[in-house]
Amino acid sequence: MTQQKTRREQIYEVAGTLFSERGYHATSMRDLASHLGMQGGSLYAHISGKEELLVELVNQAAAQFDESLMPLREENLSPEEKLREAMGRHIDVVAHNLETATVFFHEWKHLSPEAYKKVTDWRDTIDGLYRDIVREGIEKGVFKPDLDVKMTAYLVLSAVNWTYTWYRPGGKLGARQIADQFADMLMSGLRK
Amino acid sequence: MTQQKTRREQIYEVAGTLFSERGYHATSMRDLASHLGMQGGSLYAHISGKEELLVELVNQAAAQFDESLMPLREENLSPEEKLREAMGRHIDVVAHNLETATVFFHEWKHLSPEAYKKVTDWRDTIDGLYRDIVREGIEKGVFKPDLDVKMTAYLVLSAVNWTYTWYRPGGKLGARQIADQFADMLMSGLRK
DNA sequence: CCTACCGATCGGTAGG
DNA sequence: CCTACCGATCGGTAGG
Repeated sequence: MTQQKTRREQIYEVAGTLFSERGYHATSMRDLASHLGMQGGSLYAHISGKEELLVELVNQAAAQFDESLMPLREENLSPEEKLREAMGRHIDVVAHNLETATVFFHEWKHLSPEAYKKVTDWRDTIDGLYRDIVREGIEKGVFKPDLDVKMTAYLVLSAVNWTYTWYRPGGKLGARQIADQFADMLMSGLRK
Repeated sequence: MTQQKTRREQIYEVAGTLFSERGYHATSMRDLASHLGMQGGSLYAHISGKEELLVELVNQAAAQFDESLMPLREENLSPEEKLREAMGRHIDVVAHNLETATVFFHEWKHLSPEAYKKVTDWRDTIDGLYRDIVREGIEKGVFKPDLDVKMTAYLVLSAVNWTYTWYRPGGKLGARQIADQFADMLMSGLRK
């Protein structure tokens, strides 16, 4: 019962690989086609153009983050548990979608204005999610009262986002373990 | 006594702006030339080719980091002070060289193999610097004994490197203040 | 999905 | 530093 991939999906997949390795502009449609065993012009029987590929990959990544993180807003967890869980899911999405995540973080500047705006809006939403968790933690007295909400959210986001630059599958630690270690250090600090 | 900039330096400067905004491959030599008020072919009277620009910008950024961070190894500071100081200098370099730092973090994959290797070696050196500080802190009993040195260094590096994505000059906080806030949170944790 | 082709643009050079 | 040009390659299309 192996899922049958449409040719279109195969194209997206190879585009994800190449765009993440070389970047969007350094990948030609002929490169892409040859990796799929076809001629450059044949791609256009399946897709409308190069930008469609970038838009699709970026949307795929954003959708993975959204599906994983957004439901957290409604869940009944303590702020500390919620922050830990958000970090776990966030790194999990990066780890299991390394190529699209890399394209997402690296190539979104090359999108057309409309798609570009969607990404900046999305980023604001994720910022908001983390800031809300921090704010709630302060209000409930579990986080330090003098934390700067924005800076705290940046610190957490740095940790989870930067993983795409160094995480490689097959390492000793899985995504959740990395997130737990980061969360432990962030919660209680490095100092003895 | 305003420093007189050579034409060559002006070219690097504009290349830094354009490469950081649009990316290396999305910037044409004619784009670059027109921003300098000259014709595309005229650039080659001053530089040898497009890649030289990328190599130079990446080297400039690496040199700034090195000059600022490397002397720290010899300084007689407690591990905590040393970590805080490293973060301060690191973010300071990013903040005062935003364009070259962005090119450095974003475009180094497009370097030729030799220049590429220099960057990965450099990155290992910086990793080593932060890991040594963490290790020293554990050995001297000022950091928690059960810290994972590698993960701890990744966490710190995430915070200082990721700044290039969100820091913009003119904000309320200067580089040192950002670093201090990050260091405070990392040292003593978010939990009350 | 291929062949053959389009106009545009690329990095770079020659000669002045 | 400009004019004029080079071969190569780009994204994309027509017709089959």
